[in-house]
Amino acid sequence: MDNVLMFTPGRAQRQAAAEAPVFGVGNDALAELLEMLGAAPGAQGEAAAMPVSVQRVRAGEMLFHEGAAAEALRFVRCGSFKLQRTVADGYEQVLGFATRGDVLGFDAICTRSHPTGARALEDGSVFVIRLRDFFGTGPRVSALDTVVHHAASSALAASGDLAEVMAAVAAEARLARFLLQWSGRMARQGRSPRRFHLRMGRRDIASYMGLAHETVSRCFGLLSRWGLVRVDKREVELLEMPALRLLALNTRRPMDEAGPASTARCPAAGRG
Amino acid sequence: MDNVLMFTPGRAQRQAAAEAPVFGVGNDALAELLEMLGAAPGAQGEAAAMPVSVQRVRAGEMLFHEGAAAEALRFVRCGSFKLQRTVADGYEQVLGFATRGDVLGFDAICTRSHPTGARALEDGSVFVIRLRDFFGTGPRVSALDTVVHHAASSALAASGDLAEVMAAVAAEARLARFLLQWSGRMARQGRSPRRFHLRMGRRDIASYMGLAHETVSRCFGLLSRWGLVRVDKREVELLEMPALRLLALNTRRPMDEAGPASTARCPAAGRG
DNA sequence: CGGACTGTTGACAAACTTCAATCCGAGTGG
DNA sequence: CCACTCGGATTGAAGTTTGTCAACAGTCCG
Repeated sequence: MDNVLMFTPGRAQRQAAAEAPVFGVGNDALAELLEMLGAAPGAQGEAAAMPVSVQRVRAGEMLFHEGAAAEALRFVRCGSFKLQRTVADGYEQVLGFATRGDVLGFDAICTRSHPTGARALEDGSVFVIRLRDFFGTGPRVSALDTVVHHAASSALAASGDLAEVMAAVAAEARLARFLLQWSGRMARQGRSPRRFHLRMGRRDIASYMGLAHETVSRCFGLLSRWGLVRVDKREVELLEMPALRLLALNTRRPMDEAGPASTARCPAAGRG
Repeated sequence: MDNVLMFTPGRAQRQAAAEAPVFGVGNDALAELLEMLGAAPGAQGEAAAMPVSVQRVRAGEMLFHEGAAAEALRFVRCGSFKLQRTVADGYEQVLGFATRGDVLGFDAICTRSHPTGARALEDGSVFVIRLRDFFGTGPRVSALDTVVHHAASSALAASGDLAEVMAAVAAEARLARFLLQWSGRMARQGRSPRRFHLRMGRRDIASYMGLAHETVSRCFGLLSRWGLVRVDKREVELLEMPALRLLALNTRRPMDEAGPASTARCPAAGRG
């Protein structure tokens, strides 16, 4: 816990710290958190008394381990994380990825211990709210309640993305869906939806998609050969979004055509 | 909306209705909901003013459609539901199943429209809390807040189960995991974890597991032939829980042994 | 410079999907 | 009351995708 930075009064936004009433922690962090999560501006004016700290993590570090006692709710401030669950014999299943604004550890509330662990994919930092503060007897910060509900809802909705990826039969379709998902995430953060840097390795992608990492590699090559994407290691550029979307449609085929998805031809070529 | 039953004051628990202040709906339903979700008894004593109604559904009916505007939070009172998402070309992906105590539609909070739909697998009923009541300006029922957080957390944790099932390579392992999950769910409801009735068809199971429904059928036959389970249509009895657990471990093999999982022999036989 | 890790590509066998036929039960209508 | 149909479930056969094993290139780090 030596890498926990406490926001002390008079650190970044001096005027906000003046409102902090009793806790040893200023409310700069709370204000920043609320702003990040898109709370109505000014909503935290009401006796905003909730201790929020910021924790830094280095690439590769576990933010919290699977099975650890749940003691806090976290929100990604910067960096990215992978959510993983060990399937009881050592295999690490990647359940999803978290970037700025995502809540971490919410699923631990019901069990009081973390069903899934979180590992930093790069250097980053998170906001931390202790559960006993959040659920304590003190006055509730209703703006915070709202954004936490919102964030939890997003997390639940995002879990559907995993199913969406795994539901596809064809490996190329899975990859296309994954890329489109990541693209959408980038867009939501105001970054380019066409060019981005994947923060995770092929193994993580493979685990997330339910495939062997060699298959992921092959599919990247395939999509690249079809001219749909340009790939260099973790650097990705989406060249043909419509075709990618078409490819992503390939489900457990109740479709008319969709052909045998040959090795040489792009299935999405003959349609648009 | 003609199948919405309102709890009118003086229906079941007359004394609770006396506390209902202004709303046209009594608080019998709220009390029942809080009890179902395991709120600390007596916690609703504090000005419990939250309109809760009960909605009945018939087997096969959609409780809410995918894409519909989010207007309420629901909690399964009795019956069971499947959560599904249409993958954009008509294929219905099953994301999970909900039974008594589970929250429905929580993922719609962030989008204001339902990313996933819910269909009743049998006749049942749900508690309904309108979003404008829950998030409104009225005084918050903190006991309700607590259990809603808890339920949402459970839903998020449950979404990991889907990944757990799909993560397995071998189809038998997937089925074993699914059965163990359902068994655990039954146990949590105080029902027998060894004998139960599956409320969903093979197609739904197959969709949930990411397999063809024929494969599911074959796997049931396989597990049955191995003596691990006894199956008759949707009636299931788990005969060898330890062996099932062993079989469920079969992951994307970083294991030592685990053999080629032959068609004739039970992989879990030579170990216990 | 050696070592470890990531990413790519090839070959083969196994498992799964797909198509197809069949059986069974429930619900319907003559 | 029985024949009929419809859908769910089971089982078989064939083809294809993908997992696994293996080798190799590139990069980072000690």
